[in-house]
Amino acid sequence: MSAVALAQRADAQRNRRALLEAAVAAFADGGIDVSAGEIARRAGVAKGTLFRHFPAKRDLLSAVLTERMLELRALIEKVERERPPGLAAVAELMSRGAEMLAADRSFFDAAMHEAAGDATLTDAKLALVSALERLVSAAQRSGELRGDVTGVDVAMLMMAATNTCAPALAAEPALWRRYLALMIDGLRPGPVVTPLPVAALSSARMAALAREVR
Amino acid sequence: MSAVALAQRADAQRNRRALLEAAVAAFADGGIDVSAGEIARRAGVAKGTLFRHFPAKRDLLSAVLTERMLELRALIEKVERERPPGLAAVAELMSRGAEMLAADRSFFDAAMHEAAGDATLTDAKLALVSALERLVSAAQRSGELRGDVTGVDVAMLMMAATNTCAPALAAEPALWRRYLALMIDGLRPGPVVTPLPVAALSSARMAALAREVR
DNA sequence: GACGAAGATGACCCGAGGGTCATCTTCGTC
DNA sequence: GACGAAGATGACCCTCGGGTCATCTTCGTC
Repeated sequence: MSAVALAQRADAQRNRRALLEAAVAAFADGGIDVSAGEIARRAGVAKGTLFRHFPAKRDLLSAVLTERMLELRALIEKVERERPPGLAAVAELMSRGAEMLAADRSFFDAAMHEAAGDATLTDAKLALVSALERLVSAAQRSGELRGDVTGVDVAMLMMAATNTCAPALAAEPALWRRYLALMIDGLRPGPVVTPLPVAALSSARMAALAREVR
Repeated sequence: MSAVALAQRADAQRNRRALLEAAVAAFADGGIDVSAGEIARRAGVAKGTLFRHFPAKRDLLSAVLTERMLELRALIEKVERERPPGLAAVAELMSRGAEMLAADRSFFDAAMHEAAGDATLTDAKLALVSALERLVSAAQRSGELRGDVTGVDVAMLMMAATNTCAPALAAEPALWRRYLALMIDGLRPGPVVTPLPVAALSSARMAALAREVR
């Protein structure tokens, strides 16, 4: 490799990959608050190496979260292809998506994570929400889903079910399924108790939602 | 005051009250993570004084949270007295309760807060849930509330709505109302999309749910 | 195989936050 | 008003976690 100057040395590539893998596992286990030292330890490198590859901890987090967003988006598209549009398709997506959220303690934080300056993550979020929006619209045209909900709503409900149950995860790992089922029943069309007050967040607002990362 | 030895000096009583008031405000604004120094500063006393009155930060938190639990319980009982049993009563309770949760960033953490060793807080939680359970049963007997939900479920849904919207609180302070309305619609009786999987937490399990406090 | 540059290392810095304690202050009493 | 005890104070300790950097190691090349 001589032309254009080689991009990265072999050991650097190896370490970068190890760091990303370790970060995926560490964030899944410990949420957004795992220490940089812990991630480096898991990857088998020194802390300085971590900060050489990712100038700040949140850069590493963004990289991991972007992966997850793409994964979830792929899931939506799979459901779109394999299921006829309708409430069942939305319910399946919610169930599978919530499963991903429950399996990764940092994933909930993803939606709220500081995205300013990280265009890749924001783009991944927007693409995800727009895929969701398609799924939701199709279900609404089928008449099986109430007309006043949006894709952002569906995302919020998935997060609501898993996050609220997070403290009980150890004791009752599948508890979120109970609340997700309850919420899905709220999505049926028909007479409602009260019309929805307050508009849903736009996808752009949703993507811009920020949360402090230490 | 001579008999039985006086309980506390006047200045100590004053400081204790100031600390509790400051803690209420600080926890409401900043959630469970406000520093002990910040609370002391707000109360106009030194850090050492705080730790004289409350050996650890979580003791102060427990004291504040116990207050809040009693407040919410009083609210339930008020609704029970003033409204006929039914879905509307449950919905009103949920709305007013969620309002309390949204106004106090530490309140959500309350349900999850380490209660081991703090019998007062646990008792307050249990009393609250049992009042909720009564309200729910009455609504179910009226036929307006699906039969497979419990008081703990209602509490979880209030938390789900407010907590998930917490990151958007600044931008859209009433967003939780949208999701609460959606969830309340899930409580209507009638054909469900899927029967509820997984049993609800018992009130004892709920009361025992723990969360690390630094 | 020797050289230079890219990369790795870990001791170190810094700030934050919970908690402690020797010392000083204030309250209540006689 | 003086005395003792309860209380207040804030400097201090310790740990933890993000981030830095001088120094050493390894890779790729000629």
